[in-house]
Formats: sequence, C-alpha cells, structure tokens
Amino acid sequence: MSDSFQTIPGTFDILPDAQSSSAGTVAPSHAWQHVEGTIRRVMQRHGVREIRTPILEPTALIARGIGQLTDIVSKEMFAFERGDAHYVLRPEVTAPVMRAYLQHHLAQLGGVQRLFYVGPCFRAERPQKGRYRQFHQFGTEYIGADDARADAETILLAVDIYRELGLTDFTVRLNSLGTAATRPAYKAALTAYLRPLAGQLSETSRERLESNPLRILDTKSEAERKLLEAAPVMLDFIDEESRAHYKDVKKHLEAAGLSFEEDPFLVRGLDYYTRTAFEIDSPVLGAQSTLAGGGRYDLLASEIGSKQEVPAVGFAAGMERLFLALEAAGIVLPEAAAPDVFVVTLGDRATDHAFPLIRAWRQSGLSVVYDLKGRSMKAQMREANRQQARRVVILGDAELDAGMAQLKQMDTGEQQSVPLSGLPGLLSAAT
RNA sequence: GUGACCGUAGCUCAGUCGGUUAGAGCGCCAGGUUGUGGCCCUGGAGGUCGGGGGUUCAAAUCCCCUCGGUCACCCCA
Repeated sequence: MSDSFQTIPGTFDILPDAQSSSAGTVAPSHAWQHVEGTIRRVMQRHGVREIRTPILEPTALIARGIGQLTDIVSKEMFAFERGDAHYVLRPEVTAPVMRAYLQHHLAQLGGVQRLFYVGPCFRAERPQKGRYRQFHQFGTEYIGADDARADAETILLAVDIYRELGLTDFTVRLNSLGTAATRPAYKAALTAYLRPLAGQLSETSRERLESNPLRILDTKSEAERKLLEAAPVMLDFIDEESRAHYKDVKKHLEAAGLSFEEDPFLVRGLDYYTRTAFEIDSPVLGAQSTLAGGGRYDLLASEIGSKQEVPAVGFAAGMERLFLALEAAGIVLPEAAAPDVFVVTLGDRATDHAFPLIRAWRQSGLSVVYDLKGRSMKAQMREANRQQARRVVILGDAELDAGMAQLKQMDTGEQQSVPLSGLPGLLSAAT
C-alpha cells in the first residue's frame, strides 16, 4: 500500500459496482447516471438547456465574481500559474456561466437564457461528510430575467428534481437580501446592534463585525443565535421594489403549493447575491445540511465586466449530498442494466465462430457479453448468472457442426435447441 | 488551518495482562457434475497486521514519528 498510488484526499473514484470502502465512492456509476438522467429530464421539461464550461477558468473571474473577501477565494481555491496566466479549478459554476453568457453575447439571442450544468468543482477544504475537494454540482442559471416567476421557478425546479428522485424530506428556506443600495443601511444597523454585545461573540464573529457582519447571521453557535433573536431584520431595510419582488416570489411559490420557511437570517456565502436567497436543507446530512442553495445575483454581470446590468437567478446543488440524502431516505436507485445475452462457447472452433456473431448481435442493438478468460463452461455459466444475463446462448463444436445452438432462459432454466440462423430473430424478440 | 477518533485479507470485522506457521464470514478461484448458473459440500488463492523507527529474548499487541481515513470546527454544494 505504501508504494502504490491513491486518490488525492477529498477526491474519489466512481466505480461500476458499489464498494463500501473507506475512501468511499459515494455511489456506483450507474447511480450517477440515473440521477443525472433525472436532472436532465426535469431540466428539459422546463426548457432549460445544458451548458458546459471549462473546468479551468481565469483566477480573476472567480475572484471578482464571487468576491475577493469570501473564504472560497481567499483560502479555498486550487489556483496556479503558468507564465503570466493565472488559472483556477472552478470552485463553482455560476461565474463561469455568466462569463460564457457575456463572452458569446447570448443576450443578443433575445429572451431569457435558461441554462443548466452538471459537473465537477474544486475547493481546497478539509474533507468531511458531504464535503469533498473535488465535488459535483448541478444547477441552473436563468440569465436576463428579473421577473419574480424566474426566482420561483428556479426554486421549484430544484424541488421537482428532488421529488422526482423520491426525496421528500427537505425544507426550503427563503429570504430577501435587498439590493446593493439598501444593504449598507442594514449592515450599519446590525453592526450597531451587535457592537455592544461584542464581548459575548466568538472570535470569528468579532472579526466579522468589522469585515462582513452579515455572515454572523448564519452562525451555528446557540449562544449567538440567542443574541440575534432581537437583532434588526434585513426585510425591514430593503427597498419597496425588492419588497414587492419578494412578495411576488412568495405568491408564486404558494400558488405552486410549495411550503417554505421564511428565514430572516439566511445569507449566502458569495458576494454577488441580491434580493432572493434560498436554501434547501436535508435533516439527514449532518453538519453539511445544505442540499442546494441559490438566489438572485443581479450584480454579478457588472462585477465581471458587463457594461449593462444583467438580472439573473439560479441555484447550485451538490451531487454527493444528494446521494447521502437518498441513501438516508432509504431510496433504492435502479440497478444497472443487465446484459440481454451471455454467450458461452466450448471449443476453439465454436469460440472463433461466435466472435463475429456477437459483434453482429451487438450492432443490432443487443447487449451481449461473453467470457474473455477462456474458462470452463461452468465458470462461464457462473459469470452469466453473476451478470444477471437474461438469456444464455451456448455454442459448442457439436452444435456448430449441426448449425444449431442452445438458447437458455436463465430465470426459468428452460433450454431449447435452435438453428443458428434463427437466433437473431429469437434474441431480439422480447423476453 | 485546528481538534477528536480510527487504520488486521477485495469487503465487514475478530484477535492487546506482548509468546510458536495471524483468523472468521462474505466475495473470488477450482473441484464435486468427461458440456450447464443460482442452493449445498470440499479444497485453494489472497495479508511485509498503513509505513518507518524504538523498547524487548519475542511486537498486530507497548512507545515515538509519519502517511491515510472518518467526523467536527471553519466554510459551504
């Protein structure tokens, strides 16, 4: 073990078969395919189209996009340089998607761009349950929309994906952060309220009192939460338009029959959010309880160089956390598809003869497998059983001479002798 | 970055008052059926007991270091 290579801490392999090893694989590859398939299907129904952006982005895009002072940028990025160029492995994909929107002048296409993505992101944090250094996010970005329906649809889209997967045990929390113009007043009020209480705050919260007081709002400390109970509330400070927007978002969510909680202390870790902010939490995830988070980010485009303001709203969700939640909920994902046919051969002539036949059957759309180790018939049958092949074709030299083959139905054990020429028809017929 | 706990076969885990060739179940391979799976029986392969150093006549077991894992803080998907 000492000389061999392993995955880098906080990363993992996704294997075809479930493995409950310590350096866990989270879920087997077919489970990933199933979940991703569900995501794509629900996205498709909403008219949301896929965008794929590079893993590698310019460091400045991320730094300016999500805020120089955020922890992600200040200490959690995998960044490096070559020559004069500075690169990062993307820690999230909202800024890259907005970059693509601006770079390709997607606004010129008219209307709202409804985009989604699924793919890996990277953060140099210490791994723990539900948190990895290479992790996978899916999410949407509705770019060019300031309508409150876009905010509501974004939230409902995430909810629909979870429900379609069978997940029901989660809560949606909602807040409005107002605009860049109204935030300073709230910040000042919050700071004024907390300053006299500084003695009772944790060290990090005391530091934030000066740097980023809003982040104190989502402290985990019981004591601090108590102090915050009487704190001024953001909603009282936001402008009329934001208030109306927030009201509309709630109206649409209610019309859709979604139950949600208003959480006046919900803030998000990235700087670009305005107005709507939301989180979807699962009670089963332990310390990393956030399944998905998102909101409106009308400032981002300008932040990364757009001359025009571009209203936008979206969410990002963690794949790994989704798998944890599914498992905790006892939701069993479909098994990987079993092969239609397993071909057992006996003797060199039959083995050689089968090779092109197998290829032809595969070309006709069947899933066909066979043993590549030249093993005994018994071993080949065992393998067929292990792979849960529905049918087995047995071809030996004796059959070959007679132009026949044995066709065995594995679930019933029924076996019949059939002419080789008739096999393609029999195999492609339904069980 | 900080802290706690953990590290014995592919997997799940026994095995510590230090004492001969390190075990089980499952999985894998083979045989029992000279050409037939799932059940059963028999046998087998697979481990430098994470790695290094130390104490000792003797270390999986005690000590130190190191690497890795897990969880939590921080932060966040």
